[in-house]
Amino acid sequence: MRIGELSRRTGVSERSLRYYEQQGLLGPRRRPSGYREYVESDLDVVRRIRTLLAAGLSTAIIAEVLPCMVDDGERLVPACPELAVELDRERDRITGHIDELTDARAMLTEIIAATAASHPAADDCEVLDAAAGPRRRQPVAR
DNA sequence: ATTCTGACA
DNA sequence: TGTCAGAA
Repeated sequence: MRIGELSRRTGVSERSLRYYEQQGLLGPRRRPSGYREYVESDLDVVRRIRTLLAAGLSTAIIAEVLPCMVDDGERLVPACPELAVELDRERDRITGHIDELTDARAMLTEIIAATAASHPAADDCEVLDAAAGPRRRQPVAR
């Protein structure tokens, strides 16, 4: 199948599909026309990629881990032993990231408190409004 | 009609 | 990641 069909069947944009290939996550063969030719099994590969991406793994890590993962239809199951340590390391990396963000938030909270203290009537402060920005919250990619 | 690559008011 | 251009 060509990229258009894979895109429709997986719900993943053609743009992302080409990007995954650049990252070494997919290796479709080419038709003489230069068009990418995917196989049925690529459908599962793409699903695995999406799952791993949603788990917060980088494409580099996914490239290493992908061939060691098999989809039993419901969940991803590790097929290699060294995979466990690799994933555990990623988990710690993500935990570290969370800690950094938690610290950053705490510092901002203090600064905001100090600002409010010195500016009792700042409810019409354009700078603060801009800083607050459009508080939008996006759902986790799936 | 589809896909490809490269680039970004 | 979207999206548009210019070519095949």
